[in-house]
Amino acid sequence: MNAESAAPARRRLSRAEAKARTRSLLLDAAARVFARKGFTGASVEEIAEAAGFSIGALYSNFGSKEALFLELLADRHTDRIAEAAQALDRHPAGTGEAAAELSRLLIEVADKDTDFAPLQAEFWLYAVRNPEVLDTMAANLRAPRHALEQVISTSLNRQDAPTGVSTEAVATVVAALFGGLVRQRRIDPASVPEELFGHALQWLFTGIRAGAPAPSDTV
Amino acid sequence: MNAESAAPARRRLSRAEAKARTRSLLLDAAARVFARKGFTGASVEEIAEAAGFSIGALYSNFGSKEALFLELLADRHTDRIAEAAQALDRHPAGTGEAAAELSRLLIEVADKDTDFAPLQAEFWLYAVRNPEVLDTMAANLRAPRHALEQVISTSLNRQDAPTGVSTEAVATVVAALFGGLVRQRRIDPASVPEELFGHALQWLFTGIRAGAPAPSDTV
DNA sequence: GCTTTGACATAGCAATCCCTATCTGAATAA
DNA sequence: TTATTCAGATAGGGATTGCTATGTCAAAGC
Repeated sequence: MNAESAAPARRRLSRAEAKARTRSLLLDAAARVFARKGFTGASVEEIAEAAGFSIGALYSNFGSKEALFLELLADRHTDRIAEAAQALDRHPAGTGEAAAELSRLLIEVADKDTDFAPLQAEFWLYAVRNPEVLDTMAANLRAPRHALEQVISTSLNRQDAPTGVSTEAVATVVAALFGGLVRQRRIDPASVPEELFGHALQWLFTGIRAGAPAPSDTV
Repeated sequence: MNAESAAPARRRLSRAEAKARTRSLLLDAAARVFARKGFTGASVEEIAEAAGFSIGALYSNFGSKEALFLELLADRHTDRIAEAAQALDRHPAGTGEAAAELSRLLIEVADKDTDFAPLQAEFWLYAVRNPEVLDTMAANLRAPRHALEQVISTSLNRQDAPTGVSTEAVATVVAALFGGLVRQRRIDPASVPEELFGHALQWLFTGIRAGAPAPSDTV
């Protein structure tokens, strides 16, 4: 029967390779279970079982439930979101096309990758409740955030940029809008149609290009 | 000593009044504890103790821990957000002033009412994980959402509204942006300065007024 | 006045939690 | 081959959980 490997001729793994593999499998399982049950709601037994290992195996790879969660936080914030950012500068950042691409990305994140938003919410809640990890979280977010800022910067320069608009401010607004719309679509998909994010971005950038009026003018 | 009441001559409460009072105290305590520990992380003992009652008192007022949480969800979504919406139409909804007012509101929600954002995140996670309450949640959000739409509608009409912009779409964008910025400010306050939300709103509305270009034009 | 009702306190049960001490068997080194 | 190491399995301890059965005492009805 040879039931052990569907992949063609998986070779015998070395000791270190095997350990790395189980670590990775445990992290993936933890991401799913944490997303579905939350940090305190998830049990280490469920995570270990979902990965196909025992509880002891989990504790032989991670010092505690919290350490497992924190490593997950660091990993996902570095590569997972960075991948979204790189999918962003694949496209030439002209407003028209980039907007459509970003709309597509939002729908895919919201509808296909159903674990993403709950997991991120769980991370945010953990950081708010444990301020000592706030710095770590901010540091992990810096790289993808920088990528987003660069995309926005080139997009602002391509259009005739009005001076005095901070790239970081626009990046913050775009990121906040993205996350907010993803969450809203999970509650009521009809209220966040496919093109909405793209439209909002076009409103935003044409408004910026037009030069926003000074904030306080009349009472 | 008369140590029992600081308020001037608090009269003896009737049976129903006393029960209503403990219910209210339990709900307030539950809001604080759920915000700090999460749904599964909070224990009924801690909630009861924070309210100054016993576990039995809690179960004599609420059928279960979940029922207590769901009542909290319904209550907060009806009156708490509605109060924010009414603070919104206190002001004449001219872009300039309304923007500043909304900026102030955001900062106050993010910095002063520190329990609000975590509690809302907890509600969102619960709804995503328990789809049977999605309808209830959506129903509770309908009223404040309608108020927001009306403010936006009058604001759009006051400026010469370009036809074809959906009021609901703008309301969704504004709400998502608000929530996203509140969350971001909790992680890194410096990245969300006081005026940011107001500026974003002005960008958005001037962009809408200018008439956003049709989404897909060039490849 | 007495009786009834019910809001709340107390104590405890059964289940589950995170984590650890101990053991097994296979991969490495000699 | 024999000895050593270490990833992972097994079993269980100690603590905590949500919830309930029972008791108590003041308010409401007669």
